[in-house]
Amino acid sequence: MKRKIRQERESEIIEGFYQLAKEVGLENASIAKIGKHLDMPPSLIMHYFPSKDLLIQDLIRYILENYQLIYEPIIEHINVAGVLDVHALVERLFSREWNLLFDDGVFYSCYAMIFRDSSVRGAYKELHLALRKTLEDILNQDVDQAQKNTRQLAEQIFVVVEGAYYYLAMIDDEREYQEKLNFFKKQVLDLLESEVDADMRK
Amino acid sequence: MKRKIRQERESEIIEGFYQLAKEVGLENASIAKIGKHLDMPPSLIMHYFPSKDLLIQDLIRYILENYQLIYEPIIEHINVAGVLDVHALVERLFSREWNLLFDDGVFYSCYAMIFRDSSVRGAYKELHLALRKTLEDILNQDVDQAQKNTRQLAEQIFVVVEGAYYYLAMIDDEREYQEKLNFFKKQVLDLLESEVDADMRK
DNA sequence: TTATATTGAATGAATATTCAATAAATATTT
DNA sequence: AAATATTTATTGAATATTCATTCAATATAA
Repeated sequence: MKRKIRQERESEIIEGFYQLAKEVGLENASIAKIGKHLDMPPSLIMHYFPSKDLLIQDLIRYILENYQLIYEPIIEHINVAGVLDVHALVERLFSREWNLLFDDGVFYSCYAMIFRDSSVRGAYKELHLALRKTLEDILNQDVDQAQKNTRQLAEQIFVVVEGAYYYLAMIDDEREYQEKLNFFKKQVLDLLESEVDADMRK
Repeated sequence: MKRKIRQERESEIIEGFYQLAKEVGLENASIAKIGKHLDMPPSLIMHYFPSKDLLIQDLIRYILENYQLIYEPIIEHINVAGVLDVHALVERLFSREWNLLFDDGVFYSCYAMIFRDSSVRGAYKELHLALRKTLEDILNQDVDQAQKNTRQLAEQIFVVVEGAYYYLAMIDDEREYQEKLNFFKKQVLDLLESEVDADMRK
């Protein structure tokens, strides 16, 4: 049972790191501060993560795992109802719960690392490919959508979703936020409800 | 002429800061390192920028100013030809020259600050509004586009552009990059070439 | 002569990391 | 099952380095 303590401590540290980074920013989340935050000597953190690089690597893994959870209710619904609820999908893609699953500030701080660290870049790319692939699979389970080029459709949708999140983060005013949000939702809905034309076909 | 020295030194420092941040990452660009990079004592940097916060603020201003330059050739062309070259616009929006105007790594590192610094958030929002507004103005100068709801169109286009840049940064392979790039260009082109329908009208 | 520019040395606080010592859990031998 | 040996977990103190910032002194320009 020696493995258990290690695993528990490791995820305790990663979660504490993430929570602290959320509060003070990734660049200000030092090992000493993580220790204080968790009431744990810094040397113990170093025991489990011999360098800060490893800590950051695992933080990124942790964030990207959380990111995936967005689909759960959609997949559940399609399994029960047998048909895709397009509106529910759009709602979920733009749900604020997604914002609860992970913090945008930490997420973009880590994202900024892709420009100088190829392993971070690889991890991020893998995540985004997986997000697209899962959406494609979901679309393929629906009679109407399956007629279209679902891979392309999934890509088009995600470009809008990602562009939207990027932009929405700048908006303070709640009314304006809702306005823009509805606008983006409609943009995705238009993609989903488009007819099957020549270059949409599989 | 005392003003001149100050101005010159200030922009020398900001540019040096930017260049260094490009190389080693924003979080690693310390005042001492900027000094070494510019062959200048750190105390001189502190003389012109009494705190690092001010330095970062000006760096952001500097980056955002560069960002605007993207439109120059488009505006020039429309002033000469009197009509908008849609394809040239799309090419420019996705031109790699944009990547030369500023560094994505530094840009996103600064962007990540919007989540904890409202003045950075404000500056970024202002930039993005300006980018949309300029595009709207450009569209309004064209006979065909002016019939549409150009504000909405500009927003739709930028969501795709921003989502695209976000995604493209993860791609290493040149072939794959070009493929995706063409895909994104087409997505924008479809928006620009769409007919004027009910909710597209002004 | 007065304001600004520039220098180099010094500050204390914070940084990641190391180390030796102890405590606790697990494995091995009686 | 008890006793011993051996890994692992945990602690606190210490390391050298880097950090932003301050200061007094000097040089240069207005």
